[in-house]
Amino acid sequence: MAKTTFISWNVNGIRAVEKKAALKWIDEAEVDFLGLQEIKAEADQIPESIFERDYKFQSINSSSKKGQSGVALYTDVKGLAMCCEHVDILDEGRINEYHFGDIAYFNVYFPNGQRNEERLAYKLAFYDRFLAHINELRSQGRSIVVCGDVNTAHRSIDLARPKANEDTSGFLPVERAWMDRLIENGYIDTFRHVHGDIEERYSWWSYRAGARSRNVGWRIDYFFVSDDLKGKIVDADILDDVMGSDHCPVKLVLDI
Amino acid sequence: MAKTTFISWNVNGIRAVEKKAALKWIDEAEVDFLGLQEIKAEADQIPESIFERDYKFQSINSSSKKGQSGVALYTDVKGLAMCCEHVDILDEGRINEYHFGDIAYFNVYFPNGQRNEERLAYKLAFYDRFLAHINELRSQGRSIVVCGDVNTAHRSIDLARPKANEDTSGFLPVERAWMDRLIENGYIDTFRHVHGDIEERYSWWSYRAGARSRNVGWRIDYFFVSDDLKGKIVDADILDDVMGSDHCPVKLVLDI
DNA sequence: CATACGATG
DNA sequence: CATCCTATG
Repeated sequence: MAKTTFISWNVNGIRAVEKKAALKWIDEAEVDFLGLQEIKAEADQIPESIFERDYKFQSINSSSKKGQSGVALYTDVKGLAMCCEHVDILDEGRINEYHFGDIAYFNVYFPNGQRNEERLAYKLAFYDRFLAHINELRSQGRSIVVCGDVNTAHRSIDLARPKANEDTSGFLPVERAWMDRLIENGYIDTFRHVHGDIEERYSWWSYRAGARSRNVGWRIDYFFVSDDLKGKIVDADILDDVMGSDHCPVKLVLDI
Repeated sequence: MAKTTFISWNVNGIRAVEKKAALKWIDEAEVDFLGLQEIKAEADQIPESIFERDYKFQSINSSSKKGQSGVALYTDVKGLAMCCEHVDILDEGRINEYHFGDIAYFNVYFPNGQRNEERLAYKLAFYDRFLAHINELRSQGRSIVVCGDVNTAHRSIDLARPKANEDTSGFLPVERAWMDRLIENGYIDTFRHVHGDIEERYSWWSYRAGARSRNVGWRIDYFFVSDDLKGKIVDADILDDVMGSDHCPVKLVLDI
């Protein structure tokens, strides 16, 4: 396959993005794997041709709660779409798991923990279940690619206002500790791998108070790969010129 | 006072209408009494200056249910705003009652009966209570002016599709019978008084299927006056060129 | 079809 | 601030 391009984007409503014609750039981007989060729609609510091109395979995982979360995976690479119910135990439409070749590819919308303590606990338990799951697959010899909205900024350089958000879910020590653990378990934050400690690169901005124009943002959208894929990382980037959502897309190119 | 202009308009959300700048025409229209229905807002949710001019007196009656119904009255004529709780017993923000001179003026958003049988029964009971109330005032020697969204087309010429709507609340025999009774009780449908049996003049069109552009509408917004005011009717009209709501305004000019 | 709400982020 | 929900019309 050689160079393989992955895109991950939290669209905050696929129908809204479609109306804004904000998906057009994907048609020209030569994307091999497209993972969308927060589609906020059932499969039959997604407009017919949101893309000019037709992807041969698609996997839509909608939430049991209408109009909330939901993820969608589009690709031309034949593979096996798995359900991942033992991680997404509330059936909130948070995971596409797709196996192709030796790779298990995950498109994930991790829970937001800001609503209350219960949701924070759910997020942390989800984190744990997810890590156990990919570790299990890895122990079986699979390589892992994970993209999505992790809903946590890892380090101080991953958000514009670290001090002000030390008590905010999304930058809590306990959440950041899980990301440390993810990395200790052998998963690479591909953006940091390529760009080192570059600052002021974010993937989400609040709609409020013109945060995006002032670049008061957070880097909460990631591509992680298992370290056996380290030598295959060609590029990783944040596409912060793409508008249409409160998140921008992130990108990974692997030579596989 | 001489010529006195009354305007009645179901705005279907005063904030939406304000955003569309669809209230500007009122500033130039020299309106003495303005009655709005379905404002769908609390008093403090109504933008500061929806009109260029300031009315000296205003009376806002919002529903106990947020974002539903609600009526507003604007005038420079000093009078007495009454609450009319014994008619609007569910506190749905349906009536402005305003006494000035010998006149009791009512701005009313009559209930819609389409939701279910219970609401239809409520509408009919509201009709009865309202008629009893104005009859009582009349027996005390007051003249009556009633404007608003009656939510019923009186006769076949008052809607584009009478046959198709014989079983639809808004044109049911029992609803039409109440309007007959209103007239028998000595209240004049001022539009008919001025224009006779003119056809295809409506004040409401469904938003669906381009009904307004095809003039598939209903005349459900009225000005009634007690027959002692008959000789004072100067004009009555339907302002169907005013856009901004699914209803258009209706107008009455009295020489009082 | 359109305007409100409330939940969620 | 924005997207989606449901209720209401």
